[in-house]
Amino acid sequence: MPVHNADVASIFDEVADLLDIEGANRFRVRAYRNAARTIGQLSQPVADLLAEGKDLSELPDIGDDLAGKIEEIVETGTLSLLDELEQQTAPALADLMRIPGLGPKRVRALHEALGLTSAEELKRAAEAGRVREVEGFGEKLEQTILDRLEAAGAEERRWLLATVEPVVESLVAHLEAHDAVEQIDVAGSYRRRKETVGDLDVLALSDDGPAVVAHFVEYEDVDEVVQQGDTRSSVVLRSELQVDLRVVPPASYGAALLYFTGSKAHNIRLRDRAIEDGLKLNEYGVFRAEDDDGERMAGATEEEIYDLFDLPYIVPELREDRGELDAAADGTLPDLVTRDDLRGNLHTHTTDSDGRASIEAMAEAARARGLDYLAITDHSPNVAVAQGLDADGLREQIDAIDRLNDELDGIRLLKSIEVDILKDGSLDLPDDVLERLDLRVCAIHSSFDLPEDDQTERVLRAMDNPLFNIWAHPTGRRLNERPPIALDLDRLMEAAVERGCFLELNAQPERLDLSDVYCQRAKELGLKLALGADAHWESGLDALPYGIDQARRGWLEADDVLNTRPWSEIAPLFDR
DNA sequence: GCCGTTTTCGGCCCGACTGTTTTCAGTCG
Repeated sequence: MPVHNADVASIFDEVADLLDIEGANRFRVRAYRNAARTIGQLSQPVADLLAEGKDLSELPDIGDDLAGKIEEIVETGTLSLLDELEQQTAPALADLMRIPGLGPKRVRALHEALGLTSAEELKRAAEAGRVREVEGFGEKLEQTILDRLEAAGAEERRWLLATVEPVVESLVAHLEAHDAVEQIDVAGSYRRRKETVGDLDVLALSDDGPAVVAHFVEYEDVDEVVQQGDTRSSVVLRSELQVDLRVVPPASYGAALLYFTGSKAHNIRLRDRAIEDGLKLNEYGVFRAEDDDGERMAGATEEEIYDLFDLPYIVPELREDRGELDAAADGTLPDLVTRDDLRGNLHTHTTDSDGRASIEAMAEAARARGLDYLAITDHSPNVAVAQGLDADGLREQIDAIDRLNDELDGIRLLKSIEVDILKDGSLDLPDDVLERLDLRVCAIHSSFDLPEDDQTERVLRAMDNPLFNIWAHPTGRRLNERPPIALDLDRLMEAAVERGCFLELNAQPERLDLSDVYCQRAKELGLKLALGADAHWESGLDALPYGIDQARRGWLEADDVLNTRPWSEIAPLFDR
């Protein structure tokens, strides 16, 4: 039973929760949370690191003690400390902390006063009016808890970046219409271009906080005003998306933008740096640590704050505490890929399978978007719902593309296919027709639930075929809908490098497959990625910027993405 | 429990808002 990084992270998180409720030293609690985060976003499996004899205490936030605990988890699948904690404290109490408004102190108070151990019991107690009797609680808090318990049924929701884009557009327009507003920025994970966002963090540049807040809560789409102060407010829109607003004056706008863009981990590292220099960084600026009302040393822009710490500007996409501050200090920040670097698209469907536009229409759409080449990659027969092309159908399409290339100006069509990797690792079309193509994109669309070892073997066998070029949407995940399939992705990425294969970064907003962390891992391994729009109609090509966002979050430079190069340069790479 | 140009102890990010309280604790981001 392989132990994944997520398993280790989840055990540490639960330890942190239970220690927190027990009232343990809060820095000890934080140590477990930090460790969970470090392990959770590590690109390489911690089990592999151990197998290679690496010293885990060299990882950030991991010391000798936690290194030993990780080893215990990898070897046994469990942690004895967690078992002990679960015997001392009801494990379900950790779940109660997920309810907004309830932290460790209140959960513990409820447990001690009323003997509660579950959300269900809490609901009954609140309905019976017993929660208000507990010291530190009152009627309002009791009602809030009931409301939140109600809402918790809908569980925490994360929104696709592409879903919130139109919301952002109209909300920003509403806010900018107010005279007191000089500038609006949407910060948070939206600005970091994370694949999903939990809420929107909006920053308004203005000297009149109350007026802007009042204007904000009047936005027509607001369903509920959660809080409203002089400089801050939170609302829930009718779509259930929460929006937090902060109003900030010019002198501290950059500090606030930095602060509310996050990530939290990046900010904490930056504050640590400030403390080392005898300074204090908060959302108002950088100050000398010793004087409380001292002069602001920086704060109007993000640039001047980084500059004060002798750092170059760090773009929001990199602010995840995955080494960007060290890279900035060393002058080794990546020169990130941009949309303008893209020369072609390597994943396109047409009406020949499940696309909604003809080859000609897709070619025109690609040319209109500044691309020089476009790989036509319709499905193979195994994807029956898509009416995939069989060998004869593909031969016809090959001939049609040859004819079109003679006619078309300013765009080159590439003969390709999105061929299925069948359950036994073979490809879904005969070699003699696949050989006639410029390149082959291979993907899994069936048997998602194989055990990890079998699934890994399946892809390895497919890669052994020299006609295998690009592995499309490798994990098959669909955000909010379908989890990634069980795979040893690390091993498969190494295998791809050895065999001269490539992986796709699928740009569809609900896929974004590979994840940012695996993009970064690919770069470390020297594995080049193909950015694919997976377009099924003309505007499907507009998914490319989301793929670029993800690539940038994965530290990729233009050289790391195959289709930033002209076709003549990459064509030989597909001839293994 | 981690960490170190303040290195083996004594620190550990910080301010706004809410609800409960008469001056603050808890939670959140």
